[in-house]
Amino acid sequence: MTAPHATSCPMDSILRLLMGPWTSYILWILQSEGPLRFGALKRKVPGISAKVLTERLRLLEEAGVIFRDYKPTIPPQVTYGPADRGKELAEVFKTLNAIGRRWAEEDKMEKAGKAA
Amino acid sequence: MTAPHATSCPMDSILRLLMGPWTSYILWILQSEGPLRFGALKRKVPGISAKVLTERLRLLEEAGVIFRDYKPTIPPQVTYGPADRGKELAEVFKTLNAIGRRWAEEDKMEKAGKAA
DNA sequence: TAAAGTACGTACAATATAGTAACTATCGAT
DNA sequence: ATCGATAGTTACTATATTGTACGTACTTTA
Repeated sequence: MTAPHATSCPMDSILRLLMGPWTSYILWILQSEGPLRFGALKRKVPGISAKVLTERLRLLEEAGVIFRDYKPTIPPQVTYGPADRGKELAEVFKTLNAIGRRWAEEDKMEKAGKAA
Repeated sequence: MTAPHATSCPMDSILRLLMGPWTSYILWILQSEGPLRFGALKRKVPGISAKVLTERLRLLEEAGVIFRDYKPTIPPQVTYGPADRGKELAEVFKTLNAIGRRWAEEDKMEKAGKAA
């Protein structure tokens, strides 16, 4: 009874997956830079902690958005990259990026106009 | 230095706007059911509190995703509905919904297969 | 006089999330 | 023998967000 905000809408589960801090950025990097090892990925996301990065990667993997390739060498090598579902999302990301960029432009224009 | 997760990617601001509990559902309702008054909208989102609904509506309005029409009658009538930017997002929502639905289907199939 | 409805705002508590730091195992190098 | 690297995990703390309950201003209804 704590968090009943059931939405019964499939989009919501995707948004909920992507929403936390870092998440979309992580996915964006994996999509644009291809498969990366944990340490390399962490270095690409400055400021993130290992804990949160692990957590996010687990969620994304569970959702089938990224793959995880674990090689039990010593030291272990774990590589992450976009899976099929991640590539599907990439399309939506592109659209959202375009929209976001345009909105930012519009906001800037409007502000400039107001300043007159 | 508390939350530095700067992403420098325009999509992120949109995701951050939509991500809280209820938010996408509210927008979805306004898109599919057209303009609604505060009370009517609240009844469509069972479980949400007036406080959070107000907060979400303010954010969406500030982003230009919905409009707010205030009529200072007694009692006041405040109507919310999708604005131009909201209609833009509707396209993305449709795509995300389709993807989400398909993923749910696939997951169900896979689970059924595993049960054998 | 009191209750109820509208559209909120505010204060406070509860909860969820994120951050920090230290710890794990193993090996090679120093 | 200790350090450092890899890829985390665990415990604990700090912060942010949510939820709950009540207050507001005004009018109508009982």
